[in-house]
Formats: sequence, C-alpha cells, structure tokens
Amino acid sequence: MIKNPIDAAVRRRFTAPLLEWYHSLGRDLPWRRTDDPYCIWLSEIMLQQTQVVTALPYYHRFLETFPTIKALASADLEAVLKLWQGLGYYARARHLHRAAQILVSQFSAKMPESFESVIALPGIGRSTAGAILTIAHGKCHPILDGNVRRVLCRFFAIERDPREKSVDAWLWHCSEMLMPKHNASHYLQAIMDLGATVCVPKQPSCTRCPVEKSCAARKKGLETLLPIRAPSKKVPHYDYFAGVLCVDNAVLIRRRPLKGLLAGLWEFPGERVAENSKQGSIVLAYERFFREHLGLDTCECKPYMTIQHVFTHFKMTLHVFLHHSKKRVEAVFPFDWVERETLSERPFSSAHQKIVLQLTQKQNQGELF
DNA sequence: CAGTCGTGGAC
DNA sequence: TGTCCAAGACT
Repeated sequence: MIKNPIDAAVRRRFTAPLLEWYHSLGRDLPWRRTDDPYCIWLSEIMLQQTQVVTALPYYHRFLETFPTIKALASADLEAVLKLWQGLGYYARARHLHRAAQILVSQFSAKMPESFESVIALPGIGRSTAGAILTIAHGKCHPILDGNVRRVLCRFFAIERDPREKSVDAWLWHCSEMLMPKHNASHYLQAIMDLGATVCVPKQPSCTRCPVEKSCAARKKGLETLLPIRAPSKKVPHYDYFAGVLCVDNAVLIRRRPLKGLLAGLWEFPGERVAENSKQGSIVLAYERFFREHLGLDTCECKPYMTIQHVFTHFKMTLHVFLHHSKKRVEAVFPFDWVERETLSERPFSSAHQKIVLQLTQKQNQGELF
C-alpha cells in the first residue's frame, strides 16, 4: 500500500479544523465528563460495535451498581451479565469482569499506564487500548475503529478494500501520523464524533464537515462509495424450540455454557430442530428432548408463542411451548427451578426475555399463564 | 484468518 | 420490508 506520506501540511489541513469543529460541535457524553479511567474503560467496552444511544442507559445502570473496579471485581458474573442483558456480545461483560479481577490482584485496582499491560487485559484490543491510554491517561496512541477507518478512507480516497492487510496497515500508520502530540485525547474523540455524526456510512453531511475542502473522496465524488464494503453474505435460518415447563408457579430454566453463543445466560430448555426435519416434527423433537433430558414421558404441552430473532450470523424462529406437569423433575445443574416472580432476576437473551415478559405480564393480569 | 459473537438504530 | 452496520476482540 503506497500513498503520499502524512506530513505536517496534511496534519494542518486535517487535524486543526477537526479540533476546532469538535470544540464547538462535539457531543456532550457522560464519559467525557469524567477522568476516571474505569468509567472511560467501561464506555469503550460498551461502545464496541454498539451505538451511543444504545449504550447510554446501560452505562449509567452499570456504574450505579458497580461504581469502582473493586466493586466489579468482587461481583458475581451473573450479576454483571444481568446488567449487560440486552446489550449483546456478552463476552465483553465476561472479559470486563475478569479484567477487573486482574487489576485488583495485580495492579492495585487501577488501570495501568503502559500500552503492553493494557492490551494484555481480556477484551481490550489495539483500538480500545489506544483509546484508554489516550483519553484516560493523556498518552498518544492511535485507534482504528469503524469511524476512523471510514473518515480516513474518504479523506484520502482509498479505493481499495480496507480489510486487505496492507491497506489496514497503512490506515493504522495514517491514524498514528495524524495524531497531534498535545491534544491527542480531544483529537481522538473529535474524529470519532465526525464519523458518528457527519461522515456517516450513508448520505454523509459533507456540507457540515470541517475538512470538506480537503477531502479527496469529496473532490472525486466518491464520498458515498467509500470505504469499499464487503459483499453481504446470506445468513442461514434455523428453527429452535423451547419449553416453559411449569409445576405450580415454578418454571424450569437452564444456564448456557460459559463459552460460545449467549454464554452464561439463562434460557428455557430446548435446542435447534434438525436441519432436515419436516413441518410438524417440531412437536416430536420437543417431546423427545424432554423425554431424553428430563425423563418426562407424558406431555401436556401446547404452542405458546413464536419468536423471530436475528443474530449476526443466522436467523432463528423460536417455537415456544407451554408445558404443565404435576411434579417437579429433579433439576441438576445447569437446570434450575425458579418461581415466576424471580425469573427477572436472571439474565436472559433477548429472545428468551420475550418469554419472561409474557409470563410476567400474564401473571400481573391475574391469568395463570 | 475467516468465522464467531447480539442487538437495535436508521433509512 | 430488508439492509447496513455500530468507539472490535477473540479464536
């Protein structure tokens, strides 16, 4: 990847107008009103692949419950996951929790100031480490998130796929060279603000952009075509079933393994329906599942609700059955019986949370289920 | 190193 | 409605 060098002239055309724009039009965000590295770290983790408006309420709730690194480190993972419920990418919560424990045991419960120590923490990669070091500790380390990548690809009219290794390396170099030594923290937040509010993926507001006159993509009329995006892949669709097994006022739930999809969250027992199974065999699969896993040979079950859900890499139709039984089968880990009133204390995935909500609402309306 | 990992906003 | 994709990291 060969490009013109980033020299002082380019820095003047880019960095200075950007900083000026940020000081008058930058966003007022809660993690910009603190110098607590823990809060800044938390915001960076929550904002990975997540929009500001989505993360905001989670950020406030999280800090109310875990105001310090020590408080987070001594919490149960399940309590952390409960606060993360609905935010997605739950490995972030798991890594955050583990990193807090590492900080308490090895770093006096403080975020270290060396890049090597920070990036070694779970859940912190090159970009997040750069952001924490620069914003929380006043250092000067580049980042290359979606915003910076898009802004740079447009400003320099990079007409190649930024996922190519050589292009990615050049963008990192470029991001580093553009950083001002003295105002690095404001600069980072400025370029992210620009990407999030002006230089947006579709229909960028170039007339509001402080560097419009120097933007190569704008000059070439390529601003909506860059950066080059990967062709979208078709995501497969799978059928799942889940059973709300009820005895009196209790229901049976199961905790997911601590690795993989929705790790550590609770759900109503069930599994994916085999790929080649026919229509109508879902009930048969459901009966077989409860017979084999829980020894239930009778089945007083009926369809309860159907939930459509989209994950990153597949779509799911979740067929939910309501299932009454006289006696509680023994619940061995990872299974557990819980009263309906206490269901909402457990962290569920969004799809299964819809079931929890339905059960809770029915109860509040005085109906059985 | 390409696949995995969630969810919701915006259009 | 479908489509893109958001302050990426981990394997």
